[in-house]
Amino acid sequence: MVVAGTSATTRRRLTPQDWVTAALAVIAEGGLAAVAVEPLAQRLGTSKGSFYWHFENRDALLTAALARWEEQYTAAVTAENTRAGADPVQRLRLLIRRVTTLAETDSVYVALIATAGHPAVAPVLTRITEQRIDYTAALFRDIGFPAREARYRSLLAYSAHLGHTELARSAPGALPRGRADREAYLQHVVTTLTTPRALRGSSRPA
Amino acid sequence: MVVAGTSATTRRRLTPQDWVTAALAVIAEGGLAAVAVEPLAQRLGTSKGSFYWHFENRDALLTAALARWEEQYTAAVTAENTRAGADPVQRLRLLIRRVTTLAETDSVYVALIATAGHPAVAPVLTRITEQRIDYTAALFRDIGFPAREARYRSLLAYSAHLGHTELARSAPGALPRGRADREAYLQHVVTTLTTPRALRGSSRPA
DNA sequence: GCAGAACCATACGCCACCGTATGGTTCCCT
DNA sequence: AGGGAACCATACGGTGGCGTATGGTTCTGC
Repeated sequence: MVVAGTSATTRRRLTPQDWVTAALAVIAEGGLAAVAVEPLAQRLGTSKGSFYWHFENRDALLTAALARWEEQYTAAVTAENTRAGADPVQRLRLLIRRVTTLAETDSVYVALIATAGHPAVAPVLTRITEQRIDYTAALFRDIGFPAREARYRSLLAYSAHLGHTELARSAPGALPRGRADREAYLQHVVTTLTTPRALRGSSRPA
Repeated sequence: MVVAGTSATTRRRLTPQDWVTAALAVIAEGGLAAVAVEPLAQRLGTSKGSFYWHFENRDALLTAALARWEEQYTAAVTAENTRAGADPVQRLRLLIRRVTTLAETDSVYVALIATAGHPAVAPVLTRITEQRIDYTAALFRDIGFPAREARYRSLLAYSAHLGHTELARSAPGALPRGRADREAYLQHVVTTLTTPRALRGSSRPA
């Protein structure tokens, strides 16, 4: 053998991280329920014996996988956003765009909100949710909205985000299809969510 | 025995409808996966023998349950809405309110969007989704928005609705708590989603 | 008041998965 | 080189669910 170490495609021995990676992969494909020890072992070309050496049980793997995902996910989003200049309006818009495309990309996220009730998932999800809503609300305050409205707007924006994610999964046909149409819709969303209302008092259109 | 017939609390013989009702109940409680024949039988105080007399298999029950739910659900919403006067703005607002509270009520709906991928669920969900988006888009057109914007607004509104439903499940703590706060938030949502934008062209706030 | 249909109970075989036990390999250190 | 630790394979028992088989019970028409 020429190459030893941890990076060859056919590694002889597995680390817990390998199992976590595989777990996240199958979560993305088939949801939480798809994380089964024996199939995973097969997928990794090994056996349960390996698994139960590295992990206490299935739940431990789940927890580890969720922890790693949460870390990477939040890190990715916030990092991307905070280094995006100081203008809160720009940052908000960037956040919306980023998170929208991410929602259609990260199928782990989608799988998790599909299993929000699971004891291992719930805390992760509430953490992420509240943190993001808070973050967005702060952005709205920075823009100049009063605290209460900032929170409302944040809630609405986050709801729209979650729903969009769901739509992308359950009825993608309903979403704008072409590249240009998608872009126009996104623009519409950003504007609607971030623009102050026209006339206070009477909001009735013609 | 004094009372015979089909309405006593302890009925001797079961109908498929009884099974469907029970199925919907456990879907509401524990999701699709909770629909298991043996536990259901136990819950109904009977045995699998009964079940497999009335249904081909578990999937048949699922399909029947979903069909009944879809019927009742769409009927409830559209009926409630169409007999609500002719003013499209009023109807839209009423729809939003109605559907928002419904989302926190009907746990079957929530359970279903959590299992949107399931072959028995997907068609039901896409039907409901597209139908509602279309309906809402028509409402926006009636209000006076051009077709494209009407569709965008409808999409956004529906996304927000879906997301709100998810939020109510996975992080209810993030939603407005008190009765009054909830009401104010709802008002905010309705206004934001239905009010035409202030200035075309420049949508940049101060 | 009984025959046949409708309905239900029990027992069984099957499968997929979890977790354990136990004995092999392979590595690493000296 | 050889011994212990790290790692993996295989076999096993257990559980929970699906679907079938087969015989029992209740209802209904005549």
